[in-house]
Amino acid sequence: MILSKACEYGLRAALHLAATDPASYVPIRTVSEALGIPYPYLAKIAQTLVQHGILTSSRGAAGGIRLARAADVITLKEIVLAMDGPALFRSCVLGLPGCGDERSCPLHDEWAVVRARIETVLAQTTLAALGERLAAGEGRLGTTV
Amino acid sequence: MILSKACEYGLRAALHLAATDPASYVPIRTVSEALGIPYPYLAKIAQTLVQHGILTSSRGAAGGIRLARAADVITLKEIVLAMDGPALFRSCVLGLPGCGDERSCPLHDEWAVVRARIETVLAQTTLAALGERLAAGEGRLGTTV
DNA sequence: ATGAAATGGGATAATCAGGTCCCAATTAAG
DNA sequence: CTTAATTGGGACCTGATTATCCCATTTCAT
Repeated sequence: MILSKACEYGLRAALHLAATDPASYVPIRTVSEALGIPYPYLAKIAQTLVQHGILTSSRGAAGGIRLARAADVITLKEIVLAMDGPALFRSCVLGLPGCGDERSCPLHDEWAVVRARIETVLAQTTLAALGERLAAGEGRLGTTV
Repeated sequence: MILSKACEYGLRAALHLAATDPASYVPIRTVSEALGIPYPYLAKIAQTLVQHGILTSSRGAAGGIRLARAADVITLKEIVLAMDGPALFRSCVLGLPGCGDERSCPLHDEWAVVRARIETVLAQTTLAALGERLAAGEGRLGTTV
């Protein structure tokens, strides 16, 4: 699996917010039910994304989470970095520690191209771009919806 | 992490065989010590690769493992499929089950390009190609060697 | 004020990949 | 024939990820 489950959930939740209600606070429970994500786990993930400045939260009645910035300045890469860290963009495909420093693994150059491609796609795709697509009925985030 | 630890170990072991001694049986213990891979774990991985027709083994004294075919007809993709299965080449980046069947996830098209790139690199790279590189002193498979 | 609705955050449980152990089966060499 | 060296394969242990639970804190509505 390329991304951890927590990261997948975080991306889907952020995309849901961008596509449906970017301006107001939405309870985590609402998001979890819309996307079929376990509520307590999503609450934990939301905490992480708030700490990384991707979401903003409000406690209490009428509280919830929303995007911390406009959807067109939040990239998928930011969310991946927040949830999974930079390993996906840095680490050796054969798992050699220190690959790239002196002598690299024999697949280093070929894989650098793949990694760059992954990074580019995630860095160039904003929540706004995918949110529009979702709002237009193209694509889905839940298993049914 | 793109590949499981077991898959990384399997690739490194196969590359080591291709680069050093493709014709004769090499004890798993020798390979594990050369690459710094835990012996019992590599033994189990070797079992899997034998069952998938990538390695051949011989029991008893003077036994060990070797490539089941010429190094130029074994691709990295084969080894990844044997160890991790086809998920890397098929599954949705957002973890949606059934993505691609009817309505896909909003990132589907962009990610299809990434997946194809990964598959192409692994399918076009043979053990022979990387083995030559290693034999020429370019690249390494162990943390020191 | 009071109560209901929500997140914050630490502790805990369940699941799975990663790694170890043991011994039977097999083979080469002396 | 016996012994040492090796893989085969199942059972087991361990640690990280995934998921849950509990309760304190905050906030809005009445």
